[in-house]
Order: sequence, then structure tokens, then C-alpha cells
Amino acid sequence: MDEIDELMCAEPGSHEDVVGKVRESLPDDDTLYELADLFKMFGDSTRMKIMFVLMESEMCVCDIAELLGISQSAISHQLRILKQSKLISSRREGKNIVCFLADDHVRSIIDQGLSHVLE
Amino acid sequence: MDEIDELMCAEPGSHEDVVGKVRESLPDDDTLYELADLFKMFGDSTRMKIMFVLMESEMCVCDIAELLGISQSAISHQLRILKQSKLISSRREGKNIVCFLADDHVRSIIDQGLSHVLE
DNA sequence: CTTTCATATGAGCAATTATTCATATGTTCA
DNA sequence: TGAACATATGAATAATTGCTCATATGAAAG
Repeated sequence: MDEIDELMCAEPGSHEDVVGKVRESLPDDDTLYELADLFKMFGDSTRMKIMFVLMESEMCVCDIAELLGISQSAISHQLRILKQSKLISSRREGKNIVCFLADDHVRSIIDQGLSHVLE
Repeated sequence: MDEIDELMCAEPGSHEDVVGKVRESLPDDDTLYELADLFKMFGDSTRMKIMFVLMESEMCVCDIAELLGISQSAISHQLRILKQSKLISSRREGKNIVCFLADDHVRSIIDQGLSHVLE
């Protein structure tokens, strides 16, 4: 606490009330970390590509790998991570594992990102 | 090309047309990388906290550092990255640099993420 | 049951990245 | 002009992470 105080700008008064109010409005730490972890999923181009593909159609693992020109192993590792984040689900269909988006938010999050990127 | 073909599942025919159509619908690589880079900004808890703070109020660097309990240097490094991504801007005001969100998409992207995290 | 095909997984490596520490820059105020 | 303050920056380090390679699992078809 003492050390943190030393970081404050010298400016007395006027900033303090704003800082206090903003501090109260922040989500709790758990939520913040969950949120960052969620966006981390969208922050890798391989995972981004996988999600884009699955926005168009559900698809088995080997088709995803072939379509994207990425090794089966790499795809599988990323799929595991995406499933842990509940963004993707899968079902078995004969010999194949068919993957699909598990959450509608994926679409809306990507769309928001796209509208930023495309100016 | 030959090696990629070997990744395909043996299954003939039926998958091929879907794979082909999806491939055409994918954004170009530049867009995909830009998009992943954008979301990478939201994928770190320090940057996430900074953006949350600035969603509530513009604020100078030292107040952000004090409020979040993170060193001034760490904040400054992250602010530089956020500015490069055009998510945050700043202006000088006396001795202070006042930071603020540069893009309305920040709010909508975070809101979409929140509604996923909060079930 | 044995082989084959689709997928998963673990270890190891290389690359990226967030932080700290020390210091530089630039502004204000005496 | 000089001292004090706010911010920026560079180098070094530690931690995280995405990929490859080899191999394991597990369903299916003969």
C-alpha cells in the first residue's frame, strides 16, 4: 500500500474522487482475467482461422487442417484450447470428429473486431 | 501442395464441395492477421484493466498506475502498444499525459466479451 | 482380432511477450 | 537556469505459448 501511494502523481485533490469512483466501477479480478483469457483465444491467427471456418460450416478436424494448410497436430492442439474455453464443441460421426461453434458470441465478437479492422 | 493433400481425410467427394466453398469465403490473410493482432490487445489483463479504466473516464498515466497498482513503467509500455493499435490516444495537459479511448469499438468488443464471460 | 484411419497428447524447442530496473526526455515552477 | 515531477524507453530476464515430431488412443471395417 505504501509503495503504491508513492506512485501517485503529486497533484492533490481533484484527481482523487475520479480515481476512487473508477476503482469502484471495475469488475472483480476473476472477471477481468476470464475476459482477457477469452480474448486471448481470438488473438492467435490459427485459432482465428479455425473459428472463421466454423462460422461457415461445421467440419471435421482433418478437413480443417487440409483447408487451412496447417498440420493436424497443430489444429488438434488449438482445438483443445478452444474447447476448454467453451467456444467450440464437437461430436463423433463415424471415424471423424465434427467441430462446430459452441457459442453465438463468437460471431458477434469477430464481427465487432472486423468492423474495427475494416475501418 | 502434395503434402497438404496427404492430410486430407480419405473420405472422397462429399466433403470437397463444402471445403471449397468455405475456403473462398475466408478473409484474406492480411485481414486475418490484423484481426488476431487486434484481439491480442484485449488478451492481456494489464491492457484489459487499462481499457476498462478508460471506459469510465479519461485519466493521466500516473493515475492509471496508482489505481491499478501496477508500475508506471509497465503501464507506459502497454500504453505504447495500445496507441500503436489505435485503441488509445492521449494529449498533454500540463505535466500530465491524459489518455482516452480512441475507438468506440473498444466498448462494444469488451461488452460482447463480457456477455460471454457472465454466461 | 487386426489393421487402418482420424484424432489426441506429451516432450522439446523457438519465438513472443510482459515485467523490472536504470536511465533518458521533456515539462513546469521556483 | 535548475530542481522536481511525469512519462518514455532500452536492455535484460522470466514466463508463456505455438509448433513439430513421435507416439498413443480409439473407433471402424475387413
